[in-house]
Formats: sequence, C-alpha cells, structure tokens
Amino acid sequence: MINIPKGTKDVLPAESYKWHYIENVVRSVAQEFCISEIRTPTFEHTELFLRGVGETTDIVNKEMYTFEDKGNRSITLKPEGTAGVARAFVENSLYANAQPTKMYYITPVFRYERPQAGRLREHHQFGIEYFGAESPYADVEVMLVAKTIFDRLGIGKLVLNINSIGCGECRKKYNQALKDYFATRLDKMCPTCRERFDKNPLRILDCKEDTCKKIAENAPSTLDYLCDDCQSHHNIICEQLDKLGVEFVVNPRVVRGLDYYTRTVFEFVSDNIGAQGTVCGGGRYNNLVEEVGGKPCPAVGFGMGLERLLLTLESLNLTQGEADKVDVYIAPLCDEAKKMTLPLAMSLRKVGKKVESDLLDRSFKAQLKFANKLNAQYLILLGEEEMSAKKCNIKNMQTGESELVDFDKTLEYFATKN
RNA sequence: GUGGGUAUAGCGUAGUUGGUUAGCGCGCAAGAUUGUGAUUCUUGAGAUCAUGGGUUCGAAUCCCAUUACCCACCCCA
Repeated sequence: MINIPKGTKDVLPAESYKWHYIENVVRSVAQEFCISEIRTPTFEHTELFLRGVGETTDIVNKEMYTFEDKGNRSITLKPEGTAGVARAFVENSLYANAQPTKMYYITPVFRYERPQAGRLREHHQFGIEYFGAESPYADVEVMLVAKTIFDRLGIGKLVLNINSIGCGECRKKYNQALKDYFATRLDKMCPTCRERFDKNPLRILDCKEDTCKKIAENAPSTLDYLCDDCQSHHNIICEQLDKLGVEFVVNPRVVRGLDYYTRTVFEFVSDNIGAQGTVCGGGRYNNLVEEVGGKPCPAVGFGMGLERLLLTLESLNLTQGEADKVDVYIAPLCDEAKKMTLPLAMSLRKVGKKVESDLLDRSFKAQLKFANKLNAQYLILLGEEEMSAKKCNIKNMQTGESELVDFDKTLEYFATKN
C-alpha cells in the first residue's frame, strides 16, 4: 500500500463541511473589511524566499521544500504566504494604484518539519496583507480582522499578545543591549541559546529552558529601546485597542521568526490545542517590498493557521454546519424504471434538489436501508406497478407516509417541499 | 536533527504469570414467508496480531532491529 506522505492530511468527505464553514466565515469577514483575494503560485523561485523570509531563519535554512526543475531553475514550495504576495504587488505594479492595497489569500504552505499536534508539513493559511499604509491604525485594523474572525466563530478565548521590535535603528541598539546583558551569563545558558546569542539574540527571549527563562526575565525589553517614532507608533496601537475594547497583553517575549518584521508583531494564542498554540501571527514588515525588489513600501499583515483554527474550534465544540444531505433518493425496482431514473434525477436537480439514485442494482429492501443511511428526506419508488400507472410512489422518510403522484406532476410536488 | 510513547479486522478495543480455535462493540453484507427503511433477532464476510530476526516444546504476549504514527524539544501558523 502506498500511504500518505508524512505530515500531510486528507480532508475526508465527512469532514469537508467544517472547512467550508471556516472558509466562508473568513472570506465574508475579509469582504466586510474591503479586502480582495489574491492568488499566487504554489511555488516560486527559491531566491524570493531567501530574500523575503531571510537567510538566517530556520524556515529557509532547514525547512524549505526546494528542488531543481527540468530547466535547472531552483524552485521552492511556498513556506509562507507573504513573500509571494509582496512579489506580485511589485511585479504587477499594484503600488501604482491608490493605496492602500488590501489583499487576502487562502493557500497551502509547506515546511519540512517533524510533525506534531498542530504542526504539519503541509498546512493551510488564511492571511491578509496591507501595502502602502504606514499608520499605526493600519496595524490595528489588521488585528481587528483576525479578532473579528475569532468572534464570528465564537472563539473568545484567544489571547492577543503584542510587542514592538522597532525599526532597523532601534533593533541595532537593542541587539547590542541584549548581547551586553547575556554575554556575562552565557555560561549558565543552554547550548541552543549560546548559538542564538550569535545568530539572533532576540530568540533567546522565548527559550523554554527554565534557567534561560529566569535569566531572560531581567533582560532588557525591546520596548525600552524604541526610537521616538517607533514608540509613538506602538503607543497609538495600544490606545486604539483599548478604545475598541480589544483585550491584549504587551508581551516583550513575542518575537517572530521571520526576518521581515519591523515594529509591530503580534500573535493570537490558544491554550488548549497542544504545544503549538499560535493560531495567528503577524506584524509589520516595512522592509519586505524593498527586499523583494520594489520601491520602499510599508506593509502589515498576518497569517492564520487554518488547521490550528479548526483544532481550536473542535476543542470548544464550535464546528458548525453539517455533512452533505440528500433531498431525494430514487429507487428503481425494474429495468423499465432504471431507464427513467437518471432523467428524473436530472430534472429534479435542475430545480435545485440534491438527488441520489441507485447505482448498485440494490434489492428493494437494500434501497430503503441505503436511503435511510443517506438521511434522504424523500424516496421515489419506481416499481412495475408505478411504471404501468405512470405514477411516482413518493415516500416521506420522516413520517413514513407515501403517496402516488403522476409522473408529470412530480416536479410540482417537490416544488412545494421547501 | 534530539528525546519519550504506541502499533491486534474499515474504525474503536480485550487478550491473565508465554499454552493450542485471537474475543467484543461499531461499521459492512444477507435473511426473519417474496413491495416498505431507523429498533430488534439470526447469520455471514473481514486479522499474514506493523515488518524482520531471536529465545522457547510453544510467542499477539519475552528480547533485538527496522518502519510507521502520536507527543514533546527545536521552530512556527
């Protein structure tokens, strides 16, 4: 048997309605915020992610699905959604339109990681990107989109963590301060943190090792090193969130793993779907567009993990909708009836009914059982008696009652049934 | 890449200190006087006990290796 690749999942027919539900909510919220959909390719030139996501990140270093195509081009399956959208923004000159450009996407993303609860090698993200807006109110609106989705789905429990990691200038100063602080305590810290010290000292802040945690507690906070502009940007966001009644915590330990973030970073975290609790993560990335080859253009956005969102919904018993239903099941009992089954089914479908009919030559009894299993509302029985009388024997599966209806009155009959 | 756990029909599971025919529930299929389903009853199909090796008179059970899955680290959505 050939089985499914590690870290991937089938969405089976009995489950797909949950995805439709989530996708519908997410799309309609996007519409309310006047955000239009963009679809970009599943794979891009590897270079886009090297430049966009950042060469020092784990995603680029060890998690990308990269291969050479038959024309010797280095191609990579998208490991996140933003870089491709930024590329499309530049390549299609969307910056020439009146700004901001507000876009959303639903896409599979691929990362070669060890799977665990809430983490797959292929997962799906809903994301939004706002280009051309420098204002802190844009950051807030982006957070509001996520918040609105959670509210719409009935999830009140997600905690919004926000932080600011400053612009390039503040970051430089802050990195130095961090290094100064950790340098004297490096010998007491875990090996990975010692590595991080050189590569990306910011990351030490969310180490889970107890001793590192303790040391990090007293480390300088990014917020103490913000320049005036970054500070007031951050302040306005906090004030506005307060004013909107959106609960949040300023958490200096929120540090995103992608190089492109500047100033605002935030995440919505769930505490009951396992260790991988970040359902939505995002922030501002004012340097990305330039990095990808465009003129400098400010931007904010987020990515939302749909599998994690679904896990959260399921953990709270909030999945809505139901598996597909059948309105009418047609059960032919003789050859004559079989010949008119598909035509009858087609004319019922044309008036909007969900119609199923026998494709297995089941026995009479088996047909009823099957119709019952399908949860069919009505069953049309066509035996020799019905054929010679030119009538459909229509049975209401709920009440068990049946009545005879002329062939040419059948559509009218069902037209009255909701 | 590093740890820990698990592996018995389609699914969920029982299986004693190793003992002969691996049990149960759900699901699937057929039937209960031939054209009326959901309950009930009867019957049936379906398992190389993850794979390979070892110990033993005898292994689902003990040992070793492999693989797969789960969980956690790392990292992220």
